[in-house]
Amino acid sequence: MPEAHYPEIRALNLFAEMAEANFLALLRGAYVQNFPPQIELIGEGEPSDFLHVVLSGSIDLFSRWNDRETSLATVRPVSTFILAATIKNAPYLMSARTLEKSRIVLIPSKDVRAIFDADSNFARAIVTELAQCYRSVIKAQKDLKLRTTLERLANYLLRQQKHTGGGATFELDFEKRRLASVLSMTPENLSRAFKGLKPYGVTVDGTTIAIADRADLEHFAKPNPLIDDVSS
Amino acid sequence: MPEAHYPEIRALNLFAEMAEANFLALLRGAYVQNFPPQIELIGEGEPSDFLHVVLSGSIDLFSRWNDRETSLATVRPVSTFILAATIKNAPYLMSARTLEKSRIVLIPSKDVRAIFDADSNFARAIVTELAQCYRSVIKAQKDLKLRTTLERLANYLLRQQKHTGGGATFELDFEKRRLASVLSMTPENLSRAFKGLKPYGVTVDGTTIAIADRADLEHFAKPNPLIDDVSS
DNA sequence: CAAAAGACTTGATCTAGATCAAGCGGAGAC
DNA sequence: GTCTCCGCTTGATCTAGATCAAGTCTTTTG
Repeated sequence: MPEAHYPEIRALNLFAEMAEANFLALLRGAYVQNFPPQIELIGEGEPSDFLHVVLSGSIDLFSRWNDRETSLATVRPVSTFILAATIKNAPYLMSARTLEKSRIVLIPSKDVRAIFDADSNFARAIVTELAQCYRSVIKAQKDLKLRTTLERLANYLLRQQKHTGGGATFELDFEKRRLASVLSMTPENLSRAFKGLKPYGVTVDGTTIAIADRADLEHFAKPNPLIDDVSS
Repeated sequence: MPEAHYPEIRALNLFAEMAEANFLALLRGAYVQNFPPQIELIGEGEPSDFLHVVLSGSIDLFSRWNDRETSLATVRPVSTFILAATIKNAPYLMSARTLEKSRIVLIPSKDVRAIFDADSNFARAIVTELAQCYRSVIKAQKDLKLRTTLERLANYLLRQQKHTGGGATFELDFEKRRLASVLSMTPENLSRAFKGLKPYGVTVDGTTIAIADRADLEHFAKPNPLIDDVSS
């Protein structure tokens, strides 16, 4: 793979502290690939041959069962996905597809496991990353089990506002139909939910959201760091 | 703590491969405590000072938000809980309470982190354990987002039957009200759901379940290893 | 440019599951 | 033994959210 990509991969927490020699060894077997939108990269149940790193574009992690389908997460640059399957050498639990044109690094799983054994800084980074992933899913689980759809949307908007810098107006970084799936609701209901938040100062114009008074919306949404804080 | 407990702790995957000296060092700062039923051991948001190991009894991991409450998991002997918080040195995301009289080992989190750095076998075991936990939650998430309550109950019964040895009749290992919360439904609905499974050969007598024809129930439940297999 | 496809909205209806309100029945207290 | 408590069941409603069915608007395509 072109060395031009090395710095941005190296900058990831997962790879930042490992020995240079090991980093190079890891990337020696890796390669970069470009994918058009809507391509299914991996299917759940398949063996986990590669650790994936998204350099650009975005990836939808989803799952199917009995003709139903749900989005579980979206991966944005620059980060990795399906680390747990790689480590356990177990089949993928989720399928992955590109949402837009995306550039992905594929690192052979067996190399990841080999370097893990050899480099304790890398091992520590993997542990931290996995713990982080675990906690994220627990938060998602709480969000889902404890909140109504309207509350989930309200809290999502508050998180997104913070994420984009805190301005009164900001952009959704999802297609609305996908946001609906992530929030575990139908597109129709999402549309109605936006209207339902109007009394709390939320206005929508296409993919632009405006929050008139954050405190007002927070009073309804009751955000909680143990569910809504992205880090920690 | 009494050395009598050492072997059963040592037998856990998490501790099985580490050097003896490190194992002893880890337990030197640990202590065992007995708790009566319905005691809240830890509250979400508190700092994670100890890694917990359940020796006997059972523990409910749950969460509260805005006057609502939900069970997220049940921990049974012998296993650990809240490993991720310990590793990240971050606040607990879930509260924990004893369901019955329980004996718990408390290992100071800072010792776990110290030995993690010193013992690569221990580090590897922690990674495997975390990856396992992560995958379990993902499965729970899929169960919740892709299935109806009736389907969740049916699959739970199939798992439980397998877990207890596969006999046509077996015992629930939950109080029904708690099973309801774990399956994300109300006790009333659980009662109705059991009746709804009668056409598929499920009969209930108190806490004893009988499955007349496993194949019949499976035809309805459509169990999937990527959701229902406990290991892998 | 027109046509067609696809995303979003809106309204009408339907349904899974929650809530409310009694009863039932077994286990422990007296 | 009877009483009382508590977990469970059952029935009657209610409601959040899904589904179905148009319609509008935007974007892509020829």
